[in-house]
Parts: sequence; C-alpha cells; structure tokens
Amino acid sequence: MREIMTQSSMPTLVHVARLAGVSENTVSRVVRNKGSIADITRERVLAAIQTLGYVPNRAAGSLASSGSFLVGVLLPSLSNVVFPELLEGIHAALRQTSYQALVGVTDYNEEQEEQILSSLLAWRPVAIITAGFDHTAKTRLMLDSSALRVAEVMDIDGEPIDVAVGLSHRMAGYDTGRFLIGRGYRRIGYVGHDWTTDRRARHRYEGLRQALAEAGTSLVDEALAAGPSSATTGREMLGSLLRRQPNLDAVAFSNDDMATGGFFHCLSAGIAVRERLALFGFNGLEIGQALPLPLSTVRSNRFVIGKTAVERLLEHRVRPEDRIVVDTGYEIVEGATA
Amino acid sequence: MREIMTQSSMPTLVHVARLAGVSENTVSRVVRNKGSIADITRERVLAAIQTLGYVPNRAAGSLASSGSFLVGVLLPSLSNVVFPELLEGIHAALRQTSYQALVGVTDYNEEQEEQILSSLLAWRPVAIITAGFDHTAKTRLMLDSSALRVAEVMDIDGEPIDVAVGLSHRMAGYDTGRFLIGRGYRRIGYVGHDWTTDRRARHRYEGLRQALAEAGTSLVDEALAAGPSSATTGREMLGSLLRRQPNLDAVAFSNDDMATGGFFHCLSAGIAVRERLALFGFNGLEIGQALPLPLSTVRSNRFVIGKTAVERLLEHRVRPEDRIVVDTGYEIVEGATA
DNA sequence: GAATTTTATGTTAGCGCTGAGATCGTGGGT
DNA sequence: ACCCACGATCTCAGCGCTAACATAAAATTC
Repeated sequence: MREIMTQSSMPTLVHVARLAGVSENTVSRVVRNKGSIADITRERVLAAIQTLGYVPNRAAGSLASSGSFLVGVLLPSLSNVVFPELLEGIHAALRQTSYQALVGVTDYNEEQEEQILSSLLAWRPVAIITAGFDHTAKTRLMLDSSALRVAEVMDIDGEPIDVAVGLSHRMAGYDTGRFLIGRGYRRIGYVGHDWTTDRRARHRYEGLRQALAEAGTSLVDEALAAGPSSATTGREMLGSLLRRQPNLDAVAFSNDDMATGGFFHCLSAGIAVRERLALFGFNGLEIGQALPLPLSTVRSNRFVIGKTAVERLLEHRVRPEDRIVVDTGYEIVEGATA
Repeated sequence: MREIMTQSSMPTLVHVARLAGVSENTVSRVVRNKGSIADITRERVLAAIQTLGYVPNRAAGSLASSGSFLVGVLLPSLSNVVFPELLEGIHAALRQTSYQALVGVTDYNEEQEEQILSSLLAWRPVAIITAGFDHTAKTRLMLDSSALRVAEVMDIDGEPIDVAVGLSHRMAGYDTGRFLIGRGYRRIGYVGHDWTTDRRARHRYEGLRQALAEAGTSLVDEALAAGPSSATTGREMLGSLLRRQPNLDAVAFSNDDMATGGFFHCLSAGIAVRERLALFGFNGLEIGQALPLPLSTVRSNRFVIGKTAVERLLEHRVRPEDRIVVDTGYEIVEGATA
C-alpha cells in the first residue's frame, strides 16, 4: 500500500493497466468482476491496484455506463427519530450491495423538495426513495415520468407511483380506537401536533375517529400543538386539555414523544396513569418502553421499511408494469398505560 | 414544463443548445452562472432548459472539471440521536451551497469504515467529514495523504488531520465533576455504556475522575453496560449500582438517555431525585428537559458542530498549512436533578 | 480613427471509464 | 486435417460535460 496522491493525480485505470501490463479494459473487468479473466491476470491486476492505491472513479463509470450505483433518498427532516431509523434500514440494505445513498432533506418545504430532487437527479440515481405521498405537481411529474424506480415509504394510504412500503396509518389509528374501546374507555381525548408537516399523524387521527364513531362514541376533546411533536409539547398540551376536560379517562397521542410528555405531565400533576387516565402513543420508541409504566402504543418498524424499500427497488432495474404495495404492518403494544 | 423523458434519453446540453440556437458551451456557462452572457441569450437558454426539463448531469460535470460538489460524511451510526443532529447541521449548511452530502454509516466497525471511505472517495468528494479521531492506520493514511479537506468532528481531544470541530469531552466531564462537588455531593457513582463504541464517553469519564481526584475524592462505584446507551440500559444499570451502593448521593451518567432511564428507575423505586439521589447526564436532549424535574446535564450543540464543519471546510478548497481546531463549547444545564 | 480592451460566443480536446465489437489462440468434434 | 466454439484479451468510440483557447463584435482609450 503506497501513499495516495493528490486528488488531481489519483491513479487511473491507465496507470493500473500499465503497471499490470494489460489493457485498460481488462483492469476495468477485473474491478467490476465482469467477463472472464485468467486467474494470473486477475492477480497481477489486483496487485497493481493495491500498490497504486487505485480507487475507481465512479463519476466516470457512471457516465460511461449510464448507471450510477446511487439511490436518492428524500426525507422531510432528520429531527424526528423515525427518519434516521428509516435511513438506517436503507443503509443496512445498501451495505450488501455496491450502491450508496444520496440523502436530501427537504425540511417539509415543497419548493425545497423540488429543488433537492433536481440535485439528486443530477447524479442519475437508479432509484429514489421518498417519505410519503406528498409531492408538488412538478415533483410528482419528475418522479412519475422519469424511468427510475421510485419507492414512497412510511405510508401506504395512497396511490403509489411505483412501489409503496409502509403501513396504513389510518388502520393503525383505527386499531388504536378499537383497543381503547375494548378496554372500556369512553371519555377519550386526543393530543396532537402540527398536521401540515405530518400527514400520517392526521391519518391515524382519522382512523381513530372512525373507530370511535363505529362504537357509537366520539372524541370528547382534542388539543393540537402548532409545532412539531416533542415531549415538552405533549406535556403542555395534555395539561391544557385536562384543564378543559378534567374527567377524561383516556388520551390518544399523535406519537410516543407526545405521549411520553403526557406521562410526565401526569407524574407532575399526580394523576395515576391508567387508573385515572390512560395514555396511548404511536411508534413504539424505546423511551416509551423504558417509562416506569411501559407505554401502550403501536409499533411501526421504520428500519424494516427502509430495508424492504431498498430490496424491492433493487430487484428490478426497470419499473414494472404493476404498482407494488408492501404492507410492513404494525403491532399493538399493550404496555401498562392503557 | 414538458414531460421528462426516460433516464437514458434525458435531454443533454446538446439538446438545450440546439433548441436555444447557441453552442453547448454557452448553455454550460448559463447553467453554472460563469463567464459573461448576454441577457437575451441567457433567457433563451433558460427557456429551453425549462421546456426540455433539462437536469445537468453532475457525473459528467464532475469528470470534466475534476470537482464534484460532494461532501463525504462518515458516521458510526444513526441510532444515537447525536449523529442525525450532526447531519442536520451539515445539511443545513450545505443547503445554501450547491454541494451535497454523501453519507456512509460504518456501524462502529473499522474495516467497514475503510471500505466505506473507499466508496465515498470513488465519487471524488471535495471534503470528508468524519466523527471522531478513531481510524485504522489505512483509513488515516487515505485521509491524510489525499488532498481533500477533512473535518474530524464532535471531539477536539486529539491531533486533527486538517480541521477538528467539537468540544473537549474530557473538559465537559471535568466540569461535571466540579459541578457535583460544588453542589456538595461526595458519594458519587457512575453509570455508563460501552466505551469501545463511544470513546467520547470515556473521555468524559476520565475528566470526571480527574475533577473528583483534585477535590480529594473519587468515584464510589460504577456500573458499565455492555451495549450501547439507552434509557432502558440506564434504568437497569442504576438499579444494579444502587443495589451495591445504596447510599450514593449522586450519579453521573454517560449521557442523557442513560440518565433519563436512571430517572425512571428512581421513579419506580420511590427514590426522591436530588433530595436523596442527584442525577447528571450529558448532551442536553429535549427529553431530559421535559422530565418532571429537568435533567441536570451538559448541552453540546451537535447541529452547530455540523454546520461549522461544513463552513470551515468550504472556506478553502485546499488544505491549509495549519491545522484548525474549532471549539464549539458546551454549557452546564443546572436543571433540577443535581 | 486606429489601437486596445472588454464582452459574448464558438471550437476543440479531453476527463476516466465502459460497451461493443475485433482479434487470436486453444481445444473439441468429426 | 478442418471447422467451430469459446475463453481471454485488446481496440476504439463515445458518455455529457468543462477548460482553454480562438474569434468576432462592441466598447473604450488616446
């Protein structure tokens, strides 16, 4: 292993080829493991690569073969744990391949999404993974009419462009409602966060309402925060909800962060969780299970979603005729708070 | 805005040039905003780009100009919140530029780090950001001897290759010790997680011990978990520590996740936090501040670290003579648990 | 108004790699 | 001995773009 030279003078195929005494193309074939190569040649080439510290130039490869070994990932944010977890799944699946993820963060901003999608597309990825079905017309057009594979993940309550991987948030909300009803709760409230940035939360909310309606009841009251979800927000919002409705017997939260905050409120206010007020979350985060009473919630597996999306995407290089929907499901975690 | 064609037949500079009635090079100059272009020409070109839905091919550009507009990011994991937060800062800083982040996750595995660094290098990024100073000899050699800019972030307790951005974890640990001593605690314990994957936690631990030693005391006992940090782990470890040492008056945790778990243990075990047992964390996570008693901790700003690293890196395209160390500092959060 | 600079554009030669063929032995099959 | 298939290699033309230089017209200078 020799010293690697300055970026501009990094060794290229030519250098390796010369050193190994073969043609450029042979080196290329060795590197890519393609075509038939005599063992002796392969070894000589590999040795030369080693000595020079040759690192293939993917930009050149991509240009020559019009195929990039890149998967574009479009996420609204990284501050909500679910997205890093999704990303972990994506990376885990990618690890076994020679593909790499190129991540763009849209900040829940649709114009930015367009702009970022363009810059991802500039690298000619073979596939794009995007969280959810919310796109501007232009974004959707870019995705829709380009030939690349597209996975819309997290959510399957919509019409996919190509592949959708995730769970039905509406159903998860519905099952939350069924669960609470089944436990005998009737005076149910809801604490949520800003829906404009989290449409999935709204779907869960709608499912919840539907379940309650079918059971002949409905939400007593709800408190919606303006900003994103957080434990602090959940705590405050439960406080104000209970001020208005002191005799609720259960509260469904938009997610576990919020529910954890709600749990803290109960602690501070001396409210016996479950005995006097049941709490229910969504996501199945670790923190919820570490609470003195494990949080009752719905576990959605973000890691699996990311992994599955990559696997499905890389199965075929061209978009198949039929849309694919993979339901990764969810699981009611009974916990001890509801 | 017309339909975008299949990937293979995506419009190129030639198409735009033909439609606009100018040379390829002129289009290129319009796209890159470089050189002088007559307003009328610019408009015609822009219009053509619009009609064709032209997206420049970065691979080709990168190849032709040997400069890629990519920043490689090497992270050990995404499951510890601090890394997504760092990444957010990186993305935020990159947003204003035309650079993009190419992220690799090493899974705390040094061989994987090498392999992933190679694949990042294959795209010829202009800079690499890597968390911490832990590298294999080969990794370090690649980084060291290549011409690209390198930022080692999170940690400044080490000798940087080029730029280091972060805080002294040793000092943060030391100040934790000073703080606890200052508050009058003397029977202090420590609850930590696996150090092999988190050397920074070890530095804090060492700083803590030093502070106690200088005050003429030392840790009464410590409980180290085998795995990564989590609330559950913190909870269990505090339990076992207290079983051995029931009359500690304070416990320092390796981070806020662990401390939060510790808080939950106290809740379950009916231990009055601060009155009977003080708790101290590290990181300043939101969850800690949402607890019924806000957690006493040290706030380290991961977002700022990521942002600063990018800014420093993009200041100059070539590595300057002198190593740069940026101390982003930290802040003791008094909280109510210690 | 000739000389000089500036502005706006065109021309050309690659960047490092891959794909499609071309080439040249070698070993069967008949 | 002849033909053919096959394995192992090479040759060469680009992929889409940009840098460097060349050119032509317009603006400035003296």
